[in-house]
Amino acid sequence: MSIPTLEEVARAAGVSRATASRVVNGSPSVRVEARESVERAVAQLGYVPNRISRSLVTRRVDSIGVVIAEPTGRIFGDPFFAEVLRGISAGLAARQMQLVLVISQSPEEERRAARYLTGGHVEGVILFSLHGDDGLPEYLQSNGVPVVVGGEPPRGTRVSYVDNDNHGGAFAAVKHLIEQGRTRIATITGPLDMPAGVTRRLGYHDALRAAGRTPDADLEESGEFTREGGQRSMEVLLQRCPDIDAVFAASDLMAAGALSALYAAGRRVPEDVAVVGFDDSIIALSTQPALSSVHQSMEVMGRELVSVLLQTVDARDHVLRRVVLETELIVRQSSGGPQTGKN
Amino acid sequence: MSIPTLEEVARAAGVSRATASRVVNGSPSVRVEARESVERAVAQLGYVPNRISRSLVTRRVDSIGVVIAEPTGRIFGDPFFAEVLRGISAGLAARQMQLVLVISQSPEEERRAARYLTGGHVEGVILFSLHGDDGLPEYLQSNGVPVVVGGEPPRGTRVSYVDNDNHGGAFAAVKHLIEQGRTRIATITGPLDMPAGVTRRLGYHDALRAAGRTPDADLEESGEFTREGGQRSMEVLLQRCPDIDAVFAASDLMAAGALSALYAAGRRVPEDVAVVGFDDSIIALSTQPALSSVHQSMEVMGRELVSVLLQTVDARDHVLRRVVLETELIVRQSSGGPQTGKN
DNA sequence: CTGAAAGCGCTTACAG
DNA sequence: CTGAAAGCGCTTACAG
Repeated sequence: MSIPTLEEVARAAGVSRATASRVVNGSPSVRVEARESVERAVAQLGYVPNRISRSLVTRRVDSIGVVIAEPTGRIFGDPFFAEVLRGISAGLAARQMQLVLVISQSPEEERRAARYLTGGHVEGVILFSLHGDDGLPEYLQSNGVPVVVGGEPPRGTRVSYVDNDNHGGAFAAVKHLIEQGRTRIATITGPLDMPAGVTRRLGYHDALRAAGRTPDADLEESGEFTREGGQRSMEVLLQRCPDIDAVFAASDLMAAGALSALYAAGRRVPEDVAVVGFDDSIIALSTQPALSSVHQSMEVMGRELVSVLLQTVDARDHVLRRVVLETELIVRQSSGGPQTGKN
Repeated sequence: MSIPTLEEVARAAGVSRATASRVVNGSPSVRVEARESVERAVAQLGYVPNRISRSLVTRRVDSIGVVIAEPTGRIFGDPFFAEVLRGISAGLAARQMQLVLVISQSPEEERRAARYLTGGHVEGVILFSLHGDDGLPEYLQSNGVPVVVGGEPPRGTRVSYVDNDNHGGAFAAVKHLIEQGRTRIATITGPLDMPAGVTRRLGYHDALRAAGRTPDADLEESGEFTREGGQRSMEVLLQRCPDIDAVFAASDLMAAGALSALYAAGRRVPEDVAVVGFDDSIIALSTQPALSSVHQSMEVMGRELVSVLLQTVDARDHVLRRVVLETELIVRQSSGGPQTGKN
């Protein structure tokens, strides 16, 4: 009735606890008879090892934590996160580790989460979409918890990370719009307290400057990485500068919102206004017209994050590891690509 | 450098490990001097209790698992889940427990998750959107893990659950459409291997029968609870029965998809076809026109799930607990409600 | 109010 | 190949 322990398995199998443990952990140095006897007892009693106890002695735990520093609304609205989680999960599979997603939506819940993560429950943690001065990575590290950040960490934070080439991607997108002959290129930025928001905006600026143009603050609006934000920003931009003929949105979700606003305003895409997004998520293929976008594989990022984290865990060192993944511009119909936008 | 233990705190504070433990756990029976000395040591050493060790002796753990039995794509596409998670998190706050979301996307990952959940990491688990013959609830229970299911569990599964009144909600929706004078009322069902899908369909049938009508299989199509599924189903229904003048979709997301299909087919909503959804999620307010929908509070469901789970955990009994939450039809523009659909 | 001691369920040198 | 024993970091009767 109650949950069986190794002790009981050993007794039922007529061996010592040590031998039972060896069998359960697949040690090769156990006689067949003993092994089979233990296996029979395990099956009969329905024994499941208590990982908590095991952790205490092995000082290893079979899971890693993933923290996404966003209100659940955004986490669950953006396909970005689903993709990255898929990648992390795939990367973990080979190591038989469990992904544990920790959600916190208020300062109090954040403290609870911090306590959980430093309490020995996870081997290390992957942090996502950090804002401004989030102290979590430093707190965790100072408590001996290995940390890797997905995306560029806030300035001045000494922490390993895996990032996409946000600058290069934004640069390529805007360069493409310039080459299409567009002259009034606006941008809908991400939140400027997030490095990804800042860096993509910088790529936009640098591409303009590289073509001998001067960035114009009137052509910029922040869309908070949400669909609604993108739509609102586009409305504001059209109001302020009716002559806009192109827009670079720092995420696909915002680009989708911008498309709605352009449609509502009677502008044709791409004839009147060309649009390029960022992420190249499934959204890019479901918009009308299909969305040109900067491709980045969040699934690959997930795998890399796991790889970097486990390297750090295994090495037990304090080496800072950085990985920057390439991005690539995919041109579709929304910026003048062919009608039947096969990727 | 290395992580300090209670032992070291005790030594630094000049007390026994027992006293240090009492202070850390807020026991009242400790002299002030001792307390302050320990608190100083804790602060100075940066001591964080190892919850794993604590769990081993208290036989309690500070987290509960939440399993959503869906591919991440769907989890992250439907606001439904975000809401319910918010409710669970809120319900947990009072108990200082951590929500741990366990994601599995393949049979292998499912086995890993099952091992994790039975390994002593969680106090109990909340299971979501179970399909057909999922054996997880029974497996967990037989391994001593308290379980509560969100939504109606598969037939024949003896497990506690919290459900919404799916039948009553669907019945009210269809009754409303009949009262609006609609004569060819179609339905886009959820997956029929999920109880919620089956029960909402039954509510649709029963409302028709209560009005003396006979359900017509040609007017039913399954939409898999996704936006795309809803759109596709609506297209099929229109093709098959061009005279449809109303549709009850078993989720808002599917209703939104249906709206797109109706729009593309040139049907006016509600003039030509009235539409009612189910969930009353944020989607219902963001569609054009605003969507009539059966309201259910997923946040309340989340809180109830926590409450039922913790009751079971505290009681350590095998009592089956069931809670059914009311649903309420909210009439908006898509089925003839007022233009400026407040609420 | 406080400490010595037992014990939670497991793994792993160590000796045989 | 196997078992007795120590120990992981903590809590908690128990005795004082």
